[in-house]
Amino acid sequence: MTETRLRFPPSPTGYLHIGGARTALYNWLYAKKTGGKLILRIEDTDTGRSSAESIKGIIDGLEWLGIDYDEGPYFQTDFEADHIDASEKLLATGAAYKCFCTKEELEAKRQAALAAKKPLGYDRTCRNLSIEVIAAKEAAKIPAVVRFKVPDRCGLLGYDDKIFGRIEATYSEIDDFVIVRSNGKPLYLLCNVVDDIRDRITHIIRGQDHMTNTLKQVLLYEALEAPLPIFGHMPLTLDTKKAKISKRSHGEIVAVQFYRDNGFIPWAFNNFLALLGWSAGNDQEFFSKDELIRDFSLERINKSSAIFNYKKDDPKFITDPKAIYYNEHYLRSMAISELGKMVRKELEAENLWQECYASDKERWYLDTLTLIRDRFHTLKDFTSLGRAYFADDFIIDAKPLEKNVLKFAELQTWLPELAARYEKLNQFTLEETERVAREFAEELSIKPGILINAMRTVVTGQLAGPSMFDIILTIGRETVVRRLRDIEKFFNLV
RNA sequence: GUCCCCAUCGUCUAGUCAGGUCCAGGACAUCGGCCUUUCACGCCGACAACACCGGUUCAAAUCCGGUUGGGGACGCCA
Repeated sequence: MTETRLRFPPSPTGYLHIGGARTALYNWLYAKKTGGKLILRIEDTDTGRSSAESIKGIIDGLEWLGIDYDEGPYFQTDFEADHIDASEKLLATGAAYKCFCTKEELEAKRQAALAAKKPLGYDRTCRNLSIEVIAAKEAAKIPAVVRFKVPDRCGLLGYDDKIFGRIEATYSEIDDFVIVRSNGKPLYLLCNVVDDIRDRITHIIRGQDHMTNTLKQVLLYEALEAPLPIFGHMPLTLDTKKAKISKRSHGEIVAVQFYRDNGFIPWAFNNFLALLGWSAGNDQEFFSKDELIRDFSLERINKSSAIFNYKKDDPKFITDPKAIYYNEHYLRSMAISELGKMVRKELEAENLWQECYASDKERWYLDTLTLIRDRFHTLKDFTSLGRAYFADDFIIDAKPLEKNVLKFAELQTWLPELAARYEKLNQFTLEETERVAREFAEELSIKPGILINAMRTVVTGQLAGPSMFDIILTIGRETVVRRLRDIEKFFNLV
């Protein structure tokens, strides 16, 4: 059995978006599963729209996701000679012909067909020009494109789609499509096939939007006398209005970069993407990398399109709730040392990282993450909601400030008094700190919650969090005492 | 307009190929409850779907036909 070879061929005309990422992921999974290779090929033949920035965005996005490739990146424009050779071969064998129709003529016919509600295809004007006419037009330097001559055959043209099953069409339905521009530059349909043949691609897993291209490309493989690879078309990812998602109409939210910049864990995002349109056939939702590679199959890709369920301007969910759910799951369950590395990057970016967190305070660092990660949703939360564990410049939210602090003016004396008692404590332990707080509340004839919640707010800035006494111990006596004594400033703030 | 594809809770899906075990299971979201010093943690529960019509069959989410709905393609883009 020959090695399986798959490719991911993005056109660098925008950032890597989730649809592209999912396509890359499925190709990667299948390559890994079959012990094959994944090739990255940048299809940059649209020189007007391709950009270096976009190439970088795509490569960075794949790297962040952890989708690695065995060959490439190759650049399609580097193989222009191959594409031209192929077109000349097709011209020579009569599988293609020159077409002298101008863009304007074509556009006029297209508009007319559209208006008359007639089929939109090319009318084959130049398909059977005589040798003399062609020679005359060439002599007159009339620019020409090269069109593929779709064979006049009865019967059906088709291929076996790994996901959709047998796909067929009649030959007459296929347009004589253009393979070389009038400026001599070859076009996608041809380049893509020539490159796949040269790269010995065995499986082409791509979006459903390519289905009609595939029919045309099957013809190209035949004319180029190359073996047909296995095709599989993935249903598209749609938005909540069931429109194809695109960077252009949906913006940042569909760019992979958005998830990197918003504290998502790469594998969690892959796991989410993998399950968007695929399932193992059971209820399993979380897959390790090895499990997903082992269990993934093309046949189990859902035939209907999946909806990326994000709501614009939702105050609670910045993206599809399920994507966040996967992230939370990994945030809470992954090895703490792994999480430690990810959070380190976040802390470094905010200038909150201290070298001792990796040496003598490593135990403290990891224990602190263990304590606070349960309530967090993204890596960003460690430097925002969890900032008080690492620095004094945390923000006090308005809601807890109002509810837990400002409501009780007496706290201005209570908390400093509590601080004094904590300072004198022989044993600064869970039991002792709690005992002291509760006894003090009793003396004051108030509910312990008043003291505890005020402490939480003053010490962490938050309305909610782990058990208060765990927090006290984690943050440490000195800092806790200092923050308790500083309560006055919150009242002065208002 | 022409061609292709698809159709189970709001969303992701299991079940469809090999019809009965499915008055349809899981997850997210939502709502309610419990726990608690707090909570967007955890636990428990509720709500909620086989698009429609016909056919085949003792029996249909499952097979067949049609309708409707949705998506995609129809470029000298990729």
